[in-house]
Amino acid sequence: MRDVDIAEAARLSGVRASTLRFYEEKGLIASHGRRGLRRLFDPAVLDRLALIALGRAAGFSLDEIATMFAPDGRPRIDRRMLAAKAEELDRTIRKLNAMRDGLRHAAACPAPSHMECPTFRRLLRAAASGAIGERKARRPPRKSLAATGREKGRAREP
Amino acid sequence: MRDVDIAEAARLSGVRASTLRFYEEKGLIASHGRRGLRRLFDPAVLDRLALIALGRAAGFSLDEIATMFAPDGRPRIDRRMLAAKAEELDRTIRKLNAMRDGLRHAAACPAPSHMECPTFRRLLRAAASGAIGERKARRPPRKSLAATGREKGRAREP
DNA sequence: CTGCCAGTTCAAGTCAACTTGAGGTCAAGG
DNA sequence: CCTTGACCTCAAGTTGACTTGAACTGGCAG
Repeated sequence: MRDVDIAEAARLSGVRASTLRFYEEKGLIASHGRRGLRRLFDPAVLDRLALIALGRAAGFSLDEIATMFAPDGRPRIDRRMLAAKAEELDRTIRKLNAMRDGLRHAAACPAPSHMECPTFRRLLRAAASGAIGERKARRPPRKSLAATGREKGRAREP
Repeated sequence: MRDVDIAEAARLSGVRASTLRFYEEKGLIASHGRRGLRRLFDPAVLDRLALIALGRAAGFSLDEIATMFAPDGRPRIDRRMLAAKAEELDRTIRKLNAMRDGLRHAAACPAPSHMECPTFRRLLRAAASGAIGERKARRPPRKSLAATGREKGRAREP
């Protein structure tokens, strides 16, 4: 199989066609040529998309991910950057662990009001002092599964 | 101390005055009255801000947090909601753990290119298949420490 | 009495990562 | 040859949580 079109790339990668165009515009991927108007991608774009997905999942921004590719297109990933991100993740994980335990306790706590539960109040103080850093769960994607191939006809979610 | 003004509330809570106004507009906090134009807050607003900070840190949206207050202003937190959030955090934590370990390995891996490292490729596949859900580390706040009290004169970051 | 300046309002801007809309093109099938 | 519909471009919209700008106000020090 040589040269996949955008619908196929979308189907195979699970990334929407509009996102592929967006990524191309951002320089994260490149189309190899055109057939008429239509982009043609090298199948290697799928590896690249996987790497992008991995980077996103690890918490890298698209701009950061862009730096992970050498000019020749092959990944050139700074190991120190990976280690730093691992450290960052570790810190995040520790905070989330504390938060989860606190929530769990608060959920099970028999105190009539949460305000009377020492554990909850301790959490509260930690949050107020900023000891439990910010974080935000990404809003879920529209559809993570492979697209249907049709782009216009997709049922629009309200 | 009865009735803090916005600058004081900001100083004591570490939340910016503009954010306090925003929270008030959203109905998350309420000012108790005015002196001239200036809002006056009941000191209890500080507890409320702590609870909001906690909720944010746990990953609740402001809208969700808004539901955690009874009409009388006292927190009325659904324990099942806390348990559910704890579960969610737990899932997130597991994914982040896997990601951290993978990154750690990739950072230390002796393979000449990451693409030749089986662990890295396994991670890649997991990410491509969506097994490692989305997440996004919130961009860091401007200043987590207590504000200076001046709002206009603050050095603007470029 | 006057001016200062921290406070006020309201609209608009920011950021990231996409998505959507309108209007256009073209390769292939009938 | 003509239609069809998937793809194209480019601009603008979306989301959440705020921040910023411009124009204004009023309590208090001098």
